[in-house]
Amino acid sequence: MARATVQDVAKTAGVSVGTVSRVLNKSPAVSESSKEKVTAAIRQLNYRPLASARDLRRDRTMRILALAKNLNSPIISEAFRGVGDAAASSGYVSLIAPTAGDPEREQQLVDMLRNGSVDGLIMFSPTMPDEDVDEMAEQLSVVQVCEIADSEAAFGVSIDDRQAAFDITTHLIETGGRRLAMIGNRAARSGRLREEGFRQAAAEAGISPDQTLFVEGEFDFHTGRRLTRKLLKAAPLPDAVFCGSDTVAAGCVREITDAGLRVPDDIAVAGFDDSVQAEMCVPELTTIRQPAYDMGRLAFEELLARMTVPGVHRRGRTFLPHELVIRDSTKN
Amino acid sequence: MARATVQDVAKTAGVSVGTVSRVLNKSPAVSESSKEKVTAAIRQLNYRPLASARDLRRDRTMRILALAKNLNSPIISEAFRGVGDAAASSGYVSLIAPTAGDPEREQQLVDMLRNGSVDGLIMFSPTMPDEDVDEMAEQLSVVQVCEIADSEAAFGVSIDDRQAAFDITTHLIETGGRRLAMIGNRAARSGRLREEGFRQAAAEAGISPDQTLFVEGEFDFHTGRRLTRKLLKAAPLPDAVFCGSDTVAAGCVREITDAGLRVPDDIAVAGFDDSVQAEMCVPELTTIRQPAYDMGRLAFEELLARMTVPGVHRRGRTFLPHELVIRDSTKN
DNA sequence: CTCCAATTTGGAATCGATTCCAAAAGTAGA
DNA sequence: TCTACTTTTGGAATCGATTCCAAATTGGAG
Repeated sequence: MARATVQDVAKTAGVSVGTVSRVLNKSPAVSESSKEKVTAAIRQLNYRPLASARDLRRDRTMRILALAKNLNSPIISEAFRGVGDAAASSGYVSLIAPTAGDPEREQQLVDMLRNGSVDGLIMFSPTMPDEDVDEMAEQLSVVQVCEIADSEAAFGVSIDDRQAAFDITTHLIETGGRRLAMIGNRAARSGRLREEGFRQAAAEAGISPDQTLFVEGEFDFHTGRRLTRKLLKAAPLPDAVFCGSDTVAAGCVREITDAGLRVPDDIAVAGFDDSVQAEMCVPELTTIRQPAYDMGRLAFEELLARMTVPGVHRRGRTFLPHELVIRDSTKN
Repeated sequence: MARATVQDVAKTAGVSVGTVSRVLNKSPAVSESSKEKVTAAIRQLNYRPLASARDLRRDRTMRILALAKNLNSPIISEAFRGVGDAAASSGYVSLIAPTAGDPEREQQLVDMLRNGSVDGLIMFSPTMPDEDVDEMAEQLSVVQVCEIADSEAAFGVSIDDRQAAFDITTHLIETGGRRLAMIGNRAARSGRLREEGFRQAAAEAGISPDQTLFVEGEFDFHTGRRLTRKLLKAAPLPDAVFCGSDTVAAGCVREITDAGLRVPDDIAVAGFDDSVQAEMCVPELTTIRQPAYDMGRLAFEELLARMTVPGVHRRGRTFLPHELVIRDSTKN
């Protein structure tokens, strides 16, 4: 038994395909009796309108796609929850796919927007160069969240990474930090901004960080440990470390503790993101909280405008407020 | 400038739509000169075949969808990586969407399979009742991973949760555990199996666990802490706790430590999943490693068979081997 | 140069749902 | 009962890519 079509439903219900379609789309111009007959036939045949046929005719899919490097970042999954809720309340289905930082896979997924498989795209961590993002944003419905490419045409929602890094570094200094270290990630756009904020805070306090106390790599636990081992070879030791993510900070704390030093007494540590790992860590991490859910919601709202309202749209970045969360990994 | 179609390309290249389509689909029956003209026209017009039109005609989308309760489980994101790699090498695009355990949202996403938005479905944690999964598997391309509904028609890949729980509980007993406690989750199918394994291991060792030493709830850090506080009110205290996930185990260890007790000397703790949290914990967690990546790959292979080979398919569950990883949270 | 086979091409039919237009049916007022 | 509406309906045209069939072209062999 092949799939039922509108034709089949029409025949079974004894009406025309037009009427069936009108029932499906809740057009008011259908008599009560026809509606009942059609509804019965639909149930009897277990009919579902074929998405591709409908999408072709309507020229839209009511689906959006989000792209992220990987899925298990708590910030991304929380932001995507915001996207999903906002999308659902506008009748859109939201899907997500990981790119693994692979430009080829990213391209393949971006093609889903180009070929009309989805109506809009949300990019969490573009791998492509800034110019490509810019060009895409010029003609297609794209919005960025968290990691944002420098682009004229594009729109992005994030916190002010530079300011947040500035704030938390300033906190480290105010609580006695002098030999400032940072574990960063220059490969990420937000990582570069956080480094800027770190340096700026140091500069304003009249501190010029020792070059050997800046190390960088991927933001995972083991990298955090490895890079901290590097920092612990410095002499004199750093007395405060700003880590670009909580996961890295957890690794940092662990390595310091294993070396027989105390956090924060000997070395203070700060994280970033306020993920659950900030609370799992001992001592719990001072960190920056991002309003990820709201960032997601806002991103979808803007995407919706781009998908439905023709013409020029909002450009540039919008910053949502972050929050410095002080816990036990820094002094007070 | 509206979107270009095959017609436009054909006109620009001075050939027929048939020829354009043949070039697009790499049919060998095209002369070199036509191919060049068409390729040039495609580039000039920046043409992309419209997905919905192609899908309609071909009656398939080359897309699959995975559903999970939430995305930030390390097991799920690792398994989905396996799905994605296997899918990519067969020319499929794989997407994922969180259901948040909401039956309505799950239904909406499952409808994407029913209405042909995707060719196949991978379910990580079905919210719907077992019968519904069964009925779906009977007629549609569906495969389950990790959390597996009890169903005749469906196929699922997972570890043997009961055996794994049996193994790790046995380890707890062999290292001196007598007052056995468990933090479980009866809401999850795998949670129920793990409980069975736990009880079976206890029974075989001649231990009948104190009923007050079984507590259950969601598998997150704070729940882990809360439930452990409950356990610590028991008298006498448990001397070994089997936790249904590493995250919960991390919360458990934390609460025990905060209470001034030592892990594993006073109370041994075991986790499940071997996620990164098992290593972040102090002491590091004894746990069960799941071959999540391979589970994902295998799931896709089976899904591919269902999508492409007509007829009856493999049924029931396939178990992949798990591994007991012994670390410092249990004695030795 | 002719004939037959192989290669290449054009174009119509097709996939299934939607929508527009014209026609039919229904309703009300006179 | 007839007219002037409004409501409801049927059915053809449409969306854009693919594919099949028949026609046209090419290439060799004789």
